[in-house]
Amino acid sequence: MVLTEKHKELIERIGVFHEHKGMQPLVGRIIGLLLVHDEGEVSFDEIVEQLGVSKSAVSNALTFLQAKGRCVYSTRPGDRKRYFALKVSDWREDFEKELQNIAEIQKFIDEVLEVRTEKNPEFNCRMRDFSNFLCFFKQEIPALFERFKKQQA
Amino acid sequence: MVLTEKHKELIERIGVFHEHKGMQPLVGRIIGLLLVHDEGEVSFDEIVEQLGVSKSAVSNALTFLQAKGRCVYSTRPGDRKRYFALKVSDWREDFEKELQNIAEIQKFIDEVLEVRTEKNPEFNCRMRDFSNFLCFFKQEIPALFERFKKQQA
DNA sequence: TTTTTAGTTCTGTATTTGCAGAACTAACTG
DNA sequence: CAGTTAGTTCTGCAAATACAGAACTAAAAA
Repeated sequence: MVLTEKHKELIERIGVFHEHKGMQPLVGRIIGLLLVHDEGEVSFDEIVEQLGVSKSAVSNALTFLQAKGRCVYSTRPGDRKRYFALKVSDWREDFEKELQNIAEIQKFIDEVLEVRTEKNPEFNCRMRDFSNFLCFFKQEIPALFERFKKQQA
Repeated sequence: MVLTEKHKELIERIGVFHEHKGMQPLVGRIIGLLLVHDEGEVSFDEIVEQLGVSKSAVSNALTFLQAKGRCVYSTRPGDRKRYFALKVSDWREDFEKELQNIAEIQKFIDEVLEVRTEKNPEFNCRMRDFSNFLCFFKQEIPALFERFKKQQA
């Protein structure tokens, strides 16, 4: 597949978006490439060529993506190459994980509330509010997906 | 205020939690200190002493936190020191921003769908599903806060 | 068996990060 | 005014990051 300037520019922007989420630059750009690529499946070699980086860098980045469960490869009969693809099918689980992750802060809030004295009751009160909200939020997540399903039908 | 081992250990864990979110180490630990500190307000000097870091590092970290709107300082009559505190009052807005931020990926998904051909219809279909969900999700956020408010009353 | 292919692992390095320390600024104090 | 206080900005460096290139491995092909 030949990438246009528009493709390349979009890949770069998707790359920096993921960099801001803490991933290393190449990992983000590989996600971009796998998203934009027509076939959805891209060989190791093509990743190296399209992004103009070394094999070692691609190898490490793909190992990382597979470890994170964001990427898989398949093979084809009579072809030794690996074709890498994003696990787009898992977007529900992935998104749910992200939501659970931002709610992780609740654990810390609760620990903080345990060690705090009553010197600043207003502060403590707001923290308790926040903790209660996070608890409520976590409970609401499954219902959110349910409502989406209904709305789709 | 004297910090116990438990306080210090909690501050460190809150620190690494924020590091994983992309912040620099000291910024995370300052958030930890401001959370566990009894008064809620901590002077510049005390931050330097409690965390055992340089004034310059603290200055830069606090400038960052203030720019991000996560921290403010107040002053006291006849006292030139600045007392720094987290904006705990803003937790609703902050949390909403975080939710909007993870939904940001929708923009990219939509741009991706525009440049993709129909070579892999299943991939495109799943991406459209995800985009629709993200759209639905964004709409649901205000209602989420509303339901929490009602449930509280 | 030797050679090729496909990818991994190791080694080195340019760049970036995160902070320390010193110099500096601005405002207050004596 | 000179000296002190509170914090900022500048300079430099040690450590971590992100990658290139080369050496290596394992399996298939010739």
